[in-house]
Amino acid sequence: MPELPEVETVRRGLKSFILSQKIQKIQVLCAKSFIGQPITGQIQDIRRFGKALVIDLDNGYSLMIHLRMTGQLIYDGKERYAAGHPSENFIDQLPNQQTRVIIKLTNGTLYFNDQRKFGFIKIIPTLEVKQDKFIQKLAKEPWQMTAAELHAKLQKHQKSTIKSAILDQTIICGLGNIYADEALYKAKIHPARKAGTLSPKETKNLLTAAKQVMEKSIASGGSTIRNYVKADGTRGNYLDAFANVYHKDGQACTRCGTTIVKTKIAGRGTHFCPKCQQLKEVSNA
DNA sequence: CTAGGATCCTGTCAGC
DNA sequence: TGCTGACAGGATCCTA
Repeated sequence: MPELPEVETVRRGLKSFILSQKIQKIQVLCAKSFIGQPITGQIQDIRRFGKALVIDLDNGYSLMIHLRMTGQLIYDGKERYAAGHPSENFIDQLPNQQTRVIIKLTNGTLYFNDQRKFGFIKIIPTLEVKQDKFIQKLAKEPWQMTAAELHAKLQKHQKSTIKSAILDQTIICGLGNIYADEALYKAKIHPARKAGTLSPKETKNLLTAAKQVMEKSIASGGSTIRNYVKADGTRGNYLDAFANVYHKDGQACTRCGTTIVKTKIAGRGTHFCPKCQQLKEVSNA
């Protein structure tokens, strides 16, 4: 579920609550959700690599966390901070049916919830974080990448759709299903276009759009389908307020009024405006 | 090498 | 109501 903006929101929030606290005990409720041996140690830093979080301890080890589709991290201390998969009912009571790992800290408790068990926490030596198989393969994030670089990469994917290409974290890092649809809409590119057919200008527009939609989301605390409670009690509402196509099928395009449609591309639900995002070049000079 | 589909797992919702 | 299939904000593995 969480894409780059949500994971960044989790990182910033957690950092403000748990930095320099000590992990006193890790309780694993679901073996599949935890790789390695539970450890203790003081939290030195919280970093993000694409959609993965890394919590560094003072003993040379780190916790690598990937929330995948339905993971949540909830800190319960003097205040409660919850971010990740947006399902309020999961965080009313802690622990609950979806709680997979419980991390006891000096001044509170960190819960790792994950309905579908796709996510995980993995213990690895801090020095080996960058050699991790997943992290090592990640492409640059949109802010570090030039349009020329992206264009060159897309040339290698002549048969793949652009939607599929930008979901590939080894091509460009950070986009997920929501921001892929939103970025393509903003750049006026049909999701089924072949990745290798984008012009340099279209590629540049897409890269800019990707940065913009994610920046906007980070600024508002990450998106949510329903809502979730943040540290200060406010609720994330990115989708309601800012999404133009995601989960907007049947509604009017805010640019042209055409009805937004939903199809399946790259095995994923895909939303777009059939008028703003045409498959063929518009042939009116 | 790329590309598409199945797969991991649990829960929810639309449609019979 | 009760069942059934489709689907879900991700990534990997398997196959061609």
